[in-house]
Amino acid sequence: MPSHALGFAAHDHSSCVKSALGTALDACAERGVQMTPVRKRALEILLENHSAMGAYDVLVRLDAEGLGSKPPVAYRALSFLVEQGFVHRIERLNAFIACAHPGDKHDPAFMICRTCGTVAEAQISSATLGASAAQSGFQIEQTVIEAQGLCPACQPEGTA
Amino acid sequence: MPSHALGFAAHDHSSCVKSALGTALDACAERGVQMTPVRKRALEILLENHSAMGAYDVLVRLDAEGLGSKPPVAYRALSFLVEQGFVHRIERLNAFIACAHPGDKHDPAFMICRTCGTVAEAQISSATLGASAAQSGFQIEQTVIEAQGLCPACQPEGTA
DNA sequence: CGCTTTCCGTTATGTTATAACATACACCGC
DNA sequence: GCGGTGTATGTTATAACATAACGGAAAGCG
Repeated sequence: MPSHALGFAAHDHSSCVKSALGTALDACAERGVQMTPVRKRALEILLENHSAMGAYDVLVRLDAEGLGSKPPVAYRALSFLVEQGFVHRIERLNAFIACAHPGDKHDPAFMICRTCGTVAEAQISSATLGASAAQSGFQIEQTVIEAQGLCPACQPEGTA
Repeated sequence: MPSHALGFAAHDHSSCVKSALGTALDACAERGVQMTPVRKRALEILLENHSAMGAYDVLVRLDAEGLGSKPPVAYRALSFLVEQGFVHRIERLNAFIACAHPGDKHDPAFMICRTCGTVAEAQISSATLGASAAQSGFQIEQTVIEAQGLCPACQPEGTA
């Protein structure tokens, strides 16, 4: 069971699932979009698993609960969740992960451990990127920032 | 024909191909690695095309020249070129692009136009990312920084 | 009721990527 | 030359990721 994805630190897991789910539900009501059973369950699966999961991994779980067995079911639900900002897509892994702090829409940044695969969402401002873009006249709409390396737990002793 | 990928600015194309190829050849000699025909041609294809290409796009070109028709041929050549820093992989596009300034190994950053698909390599320091990582004890080995948006040419009039 | 919108179910296929195994060739010490 | 070693290539097969396209169900509304 994954246990240390959020900033590589231990935390109260069952409560964070409920809280994130509540935030998502509220946001849906506010925005007038529907949190359907498939979408809700997909989000719960990602929240419970608490690590990056491939679309097909999510699909297997949905299928086991009778919520759909074909790829489009998973991709549609995940697309919705990403659009709403409840889930982020990790390009490097072709995978998805529940947002560590939903509610405010934001461009996420991630740290991905190459040994254990744990993914932590970082708080970061892409100011430097913005400056570079402005210089060339490029208008940024979205950013993908993903660092790879070793998480504290996977570093050789005495290196952290 | 792609024409404005390097910083979204026009430039002397045929000379930059030769120069980049020369730099790569020198680097291989210096590092004691082999720039074989397939690898060299794959690099040339990317340099000539001067925009992001999928592995299979490269493969089609290689195949047309009798240099190999099966996926692993392209993927091996591209892996080598990426390892050596002559080519970068664009995660967001599942594609590859020749490095805009080979010779010095570096973590690249990209600006990707969602309209025309043009990709520009940016000069950027990932200092902010490093700071955030250090705080959590994460040891960065590599970074992926990719911004999406509109290049100058694709922006509505008067917006740039 | 008829119409529209949104979501879901399914078929089929497209796209990207790699595992695994076999072959070729250069280099080197003997 | 011969055999070992290392690197690169050739090939088969398949894994893994993703979407187009179409039909049907359910909700909201005039």
